[in-house]
Amino acid sequence: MRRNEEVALLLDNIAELLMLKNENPYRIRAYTTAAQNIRALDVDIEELARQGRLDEIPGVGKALAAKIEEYLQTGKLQYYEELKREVPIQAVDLLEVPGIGPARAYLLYEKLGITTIQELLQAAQEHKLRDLPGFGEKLEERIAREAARLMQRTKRLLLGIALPVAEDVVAALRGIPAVKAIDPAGSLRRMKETIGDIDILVGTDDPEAVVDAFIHLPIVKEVLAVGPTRPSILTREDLQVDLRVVAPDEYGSALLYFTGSKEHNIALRTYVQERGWKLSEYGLFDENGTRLASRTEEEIYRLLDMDWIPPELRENRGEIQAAREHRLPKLVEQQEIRGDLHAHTDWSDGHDSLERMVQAAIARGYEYLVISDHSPSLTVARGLTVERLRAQRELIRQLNECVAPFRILQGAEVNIQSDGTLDYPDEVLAELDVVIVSVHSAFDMPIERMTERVIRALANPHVDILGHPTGRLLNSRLPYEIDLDAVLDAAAEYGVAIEINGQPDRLDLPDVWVQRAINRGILIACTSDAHSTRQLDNMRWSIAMARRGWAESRHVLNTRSLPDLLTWLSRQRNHPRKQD
DNA sequence: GCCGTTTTCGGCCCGACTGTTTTCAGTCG
Repeated sequence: MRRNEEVALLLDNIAELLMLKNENPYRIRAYTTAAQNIRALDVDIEELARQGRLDEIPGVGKALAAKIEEYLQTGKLQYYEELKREVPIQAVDLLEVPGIGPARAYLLYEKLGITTIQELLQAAQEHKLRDLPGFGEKLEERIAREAARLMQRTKRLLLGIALPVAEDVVAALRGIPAVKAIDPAGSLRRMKETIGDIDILVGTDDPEAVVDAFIHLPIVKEVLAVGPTRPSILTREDLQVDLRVVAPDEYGSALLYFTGSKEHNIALRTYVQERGWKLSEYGLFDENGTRLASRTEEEIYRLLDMDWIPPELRENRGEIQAAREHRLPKLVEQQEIRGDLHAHTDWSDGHDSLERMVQAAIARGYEYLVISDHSPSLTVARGLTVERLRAQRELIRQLNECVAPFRILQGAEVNIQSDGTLDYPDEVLAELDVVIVSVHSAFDMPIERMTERVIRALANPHVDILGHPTGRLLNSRLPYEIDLDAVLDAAAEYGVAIEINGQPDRLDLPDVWVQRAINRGILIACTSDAHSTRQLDNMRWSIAMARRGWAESRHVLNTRSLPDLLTWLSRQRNHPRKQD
């Protein structure tokens, strides 16, 4: 399965180059939809190619099948190489500038040879743009402004940062009588790991009152726009929040539209169109233009004979088909979580004492908490020596007598050394209730070695959970090179659970891989990786990723009661796995 | 470039806004 993503990326790159060539937009879409469908594929594309079944992939016809086959066999695609010679690939950056789409990017490259945002800014400042056909003074000014802003690019907002801000705004406005309905929209409502803009939708008959309240909220540092339908503010933390104001009887169709994703909307509208109907942000209309529904999302989906689709699934990864066939997953919910499987204390690099972490877990209604401090080789985190680990075990034993029926389990987040061995000897691992293993060093390794390293660690019979499997840090560190498909195969074989780490800048395992993991029968461990009592609330982000990965309660290890969890943990020990 | 019980050709999501335009192309969400 390793090459599925590679092929999808190739098709996406071709689509971008075609955009720059100002190609037929439908031809371009053919490439992007094919790429998307390949990403959603649950089978190995090389296997399909071998069986001559590539054209069974939705959106892949004769032409694309031939191209994919050529690429898989030779590692190259002649057509792509030629395209790259015609259009410099870095010019796709121009498409990021608001106000510049395919046509203008193409024109800029053709007429002025511009391929970078730097060059674009310079040309705009030298007033070279205003004389191009279709350009003018105002557009030139806007491009200069946007290009300058992009040069000092702000990173994408983390879900864990953006959503609390949006929820503050929603809570503040919900108290206003004129507000009939209000929700975060866009990627925020879909709980994507990172967010572009904070968009909030309001249904009201009195836009002026809502806008007035909005721009006078205490969090407002600056008012950017005051229009009646789309006011916009900057918060004290310098986050932009846009409000979308619509009439209450159009709220459902507007919410559906503003929630997206774009791909979901397109697919949904295509399906609506096949029925001879029409769907827009103003409602669902029949062939005569009569409005059939618009007040709520539920009635719109219902009239289409579909189940209501949770926003986390609206990515056009098969959810429309599933909703039509009434086989959407019943997504896992926060209330179903019985305990946290990964938390640190001040014994290693946590901020709070073990006692306080336990109290905080109890306060959250949990039945159990796994204390999983670091192992010795992670010296920066004051990893526990075997002696300190045993001392901690004794403390946990004593505490357990006071907090019963709540249960503290002793775990450890054990480093996977660069050769795949673990940072405690087996007899020490055997004393622990839960063993999480993760990579914290030697990230820069060839993919084959990294893959072997992690798989070797999973083969250890004491291992229960693989922690943050890709090692990525959003906005700062790329995932390490690893064949995750092979790792998941090993996890499935050895019966190891996979973590979704809820730290807002990790969210690791990523959503698409969650789906692949559960399809292999692997259990998911939703964890907070808390380093303080407050961070136990990171559980929410972990669950969000699980939901985006189509996970139900039965797929998540810590929806199990304490006895069931203990059973699972002991069954692990009683079934020795093969050792290498 | 894909796709098909309205089609193997002629479609391909929808509506609004902006700025450049005498009727619309390009972009955006």
